[in-house]
Amino acid sequence: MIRMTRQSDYGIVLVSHLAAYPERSFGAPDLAAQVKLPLPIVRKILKLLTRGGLLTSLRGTKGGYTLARPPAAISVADVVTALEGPIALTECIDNTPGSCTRETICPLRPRWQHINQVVRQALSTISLSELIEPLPPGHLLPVFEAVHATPAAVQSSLR
Amino acid sequence: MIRMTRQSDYGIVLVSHLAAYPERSFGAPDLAAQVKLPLPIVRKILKLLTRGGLLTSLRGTKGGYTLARPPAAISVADVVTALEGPIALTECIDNTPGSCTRETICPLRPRWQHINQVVRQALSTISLSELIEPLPPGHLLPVFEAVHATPAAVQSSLR
DNA sequence: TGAAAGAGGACTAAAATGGTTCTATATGAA
DNA sequence: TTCATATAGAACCATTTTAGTCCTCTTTCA
Repeated sequence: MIRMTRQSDYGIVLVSHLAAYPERSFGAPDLAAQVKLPLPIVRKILKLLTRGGLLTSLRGTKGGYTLARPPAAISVADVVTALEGPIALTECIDNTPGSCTRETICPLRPRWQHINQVVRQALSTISLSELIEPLPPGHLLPVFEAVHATPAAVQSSLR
Repeated sequence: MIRMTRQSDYGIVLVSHLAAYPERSFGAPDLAAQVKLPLPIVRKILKLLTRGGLLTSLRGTKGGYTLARPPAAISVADVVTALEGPIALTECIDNTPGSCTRETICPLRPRWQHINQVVRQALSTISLSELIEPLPPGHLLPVFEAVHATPAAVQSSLR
């Protein structure tokens, strides 16, 4: 399946929670309790997000994590990238020679780059602030409404 | 990682090859040889694609596979869906109760639907005919050029 | 009627993921 | 200054998923 890992899933949940109270600091135990996820995993994910530059951490008693940037400046793509590395649907993206045995003959190789680009673009469209803002009537996000209301327009803009 | 399986990867390679000669029929052994992929896997994938309605098959000697629809009417999303089921980045998409233990409390649940929708939309934008047409100068697909040349426009159209 | 091709499904080995645990380091407070 | 608590980092194992193989059955044409 085209699935993001549970780590990313949890990561987005965590970061969204932080985004709801920007500037404020949360300890891993607090966060785990509030989001109702197992502490060890929450710890692991917070560390990764910090390493990725999305969170700022403070050690020691009274330590904790804070968003490194305002919610509007963090996208779903950022979170996923921090937790899983570059977003790529296929292996033949990272230009590491040898990662694909067919690289010399594969006529589709250049195309994959674009497919990945499209997905990456789609995910970087969605910011944290978008994720936490109250649901508009009908439970539809703006981005969703656009995609559904004017598929032709979207498609043509993507072509 | 957000990765599609190798099956989808191979599947797209195979279907692209078929798209290059629509109407024509190919046997699994031929295809495997031409695309330089192991026969058993090619067989498996072709079966799945047939079951998914993307290919038409003919049994017996002189049997083989043909595209069920013109290349322009088949998208990358179609292929992936045929091989891996519905495109969903997270589990909480299929409304199967119990698939997510947090479903009753998760405030992000409705949002995920939209994230998935965006990705699905992105992949259904790309048709087989787009994949096989000769590369435009600069090795950039139209869709790619749009995303890069006018990111603001694309973004606003998605908002 | 036999050879060749697809349909279908069971099965195995390898890799990725999820999750845990342990040690080291930093910080604030008694 | 020392203790309790928090993050940093890395090793580690069990489970699941994926990749790939193999076998049997049915269909079709020569």
